[in-house]
Amino acid sequence: MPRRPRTPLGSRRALLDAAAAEFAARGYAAANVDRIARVARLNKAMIYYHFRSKAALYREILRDMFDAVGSRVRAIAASDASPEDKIRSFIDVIAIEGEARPHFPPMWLREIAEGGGRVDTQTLRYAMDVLGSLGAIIDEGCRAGRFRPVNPMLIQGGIVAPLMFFLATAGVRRRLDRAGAHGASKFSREDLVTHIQHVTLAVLEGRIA
Amino acid sequence: MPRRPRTPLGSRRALLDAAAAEFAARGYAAANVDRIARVARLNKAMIYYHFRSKAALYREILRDMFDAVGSRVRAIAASDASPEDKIRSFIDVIAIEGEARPHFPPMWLREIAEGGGRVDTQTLRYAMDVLGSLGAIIDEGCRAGRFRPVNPMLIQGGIVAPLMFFLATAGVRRRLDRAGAHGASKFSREDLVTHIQHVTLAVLEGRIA
DNA sequence: GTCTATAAATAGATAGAC
DNA sequence: GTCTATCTATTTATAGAC
Repeated sequence: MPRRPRTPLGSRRALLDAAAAEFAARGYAAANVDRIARVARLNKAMIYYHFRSKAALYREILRDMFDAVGSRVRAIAASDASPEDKIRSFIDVIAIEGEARPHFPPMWLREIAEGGGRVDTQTLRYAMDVLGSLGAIIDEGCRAGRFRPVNPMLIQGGIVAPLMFFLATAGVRRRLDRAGAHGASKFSREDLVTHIQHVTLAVLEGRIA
Repeated sequence: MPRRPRTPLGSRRALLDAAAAEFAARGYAAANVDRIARVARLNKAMIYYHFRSKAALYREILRDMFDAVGSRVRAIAASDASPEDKIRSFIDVIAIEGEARPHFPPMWLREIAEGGGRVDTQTLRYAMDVLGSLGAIIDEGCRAGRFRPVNPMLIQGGIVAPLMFFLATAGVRRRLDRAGAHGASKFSREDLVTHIQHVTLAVLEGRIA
C-alpha cells in the first residue's frame, strides 16, 4: 500500500536534511542522490522534482548555512554593544550556529579545501559579510582607542578555523581518546569559546605582541 | 614514435606528484585517474602498475605527508632545546612543511571533514605522534615551572587549524582581495607564524586566561 | 615499462504511470 | 507529489600487445 504524502513541502525538508548529512559526511562528489533519497524515505526522482540537480541542491544547502551565520553576524556588528562585547558575541555566534548545524563545519572545511570553486555569488557575499562585519567591529574598537589595528583576516582565521576544526572533529577526537591520546575530547564548546574569546581580545587589545 | 622510458621509477614519482595535485584540488572521490595519468604524461594503466588502486595511491600520498611532518615534530620534542623554543619550532615546522607541500593543507582539511575514515593505521599513528609530541613538550614546560597545564588538543587546534586554513586559502584570499575585502592577503607566512608563536606562548605561560 | 581496448559497475538525470 | 523503469555518461579496473 502506498504511503500517504506528508505535509506540503515536508518532502522538500526531508531531502534537504538528508542531503546536508550526506554532503557533510562524504563531500559533494562522493554524495549519492539515491542514498539521499533513501534516507529521506523518498525516491531519487523527488530530488529532481524539488531541485534542478544535485549541484543545485548542494548550493541551496550551502547558501542557507552561510546566510544564517552571515545575518546573525551582521546584526552583531550593527548593534550598539561595546567592541569587546561584539567580539565575544561574534565568537559565540559562530560556535552556536556551527553546533546547531552539525553539517556546516565539515562542509565549510571541504569548501575551503576546494578553493571556493563551487560557491555561487550569493554565498560568497554572505561569506564576505562575515569578514566585513568583523573588520567593522575592529575598526570601531580602534577608533575608540581600545583595539590595535590588526588584519581582520588574521583575527577571523584565529577564530573560525579552530572552531570549525573542533566542531568537525567531535567524532575523531573520541576515537583518538580511546586509542590512547590523553584528554583529547575533555573540553566543551563553552570552554573553547571562552578560550578563543580571551585570546582574541588579548590580541586586539595589544596585550600580547 | 614511442617516447623512451624515463629514469627508473621516474614514472612513479610523476604519478605521485600529479595525484597529489589532483587529490588536493578535487578530493578523493572527484579525482580522476585518467586525468592524473594525463598530467603525469603517462597512461592510466601505469597507475595500476605502480599502485594497486586509486585508493592505495591516495593512502600512500597521505601517509608520506603525515610521515614527513610527524618525524620532524618528533625530533623537536626529543631535542634539548628549551620548552619555549620547542613550541616555536613546532609551529615553524608545521608551517614550513605545509608550505613546502602545497597539497598537504587541502588534503588535511578534507580528511578532517571526512572524520578520518580513510586514514590507515600507520597514518593515524603519525597524526597521533604530532599530538603526543606536543603534549610531551607541554609536560616538560610544566615540570620546569614555565608552562601551565593546558589541554594539548586545545593548543594544537590553535596552531594547526589556522595554519592549514591560511595555507589552503592562498588562492581564495587573492580572489576576495580583488572582490573588495581589505587586505585579506596582505601578510606572509612569517607574519602568521610569529603571531601564532606569540599567542601560543602567552597561553602556555598563563599570560592570558 | 608503457600502451590500447574493453569490461563492468556506478550514478546523474528523465519520461511517464499513478 | 510520488514512484518505476530506463537512458546515458562516466570511470575504475584489467587483459593483453608491444
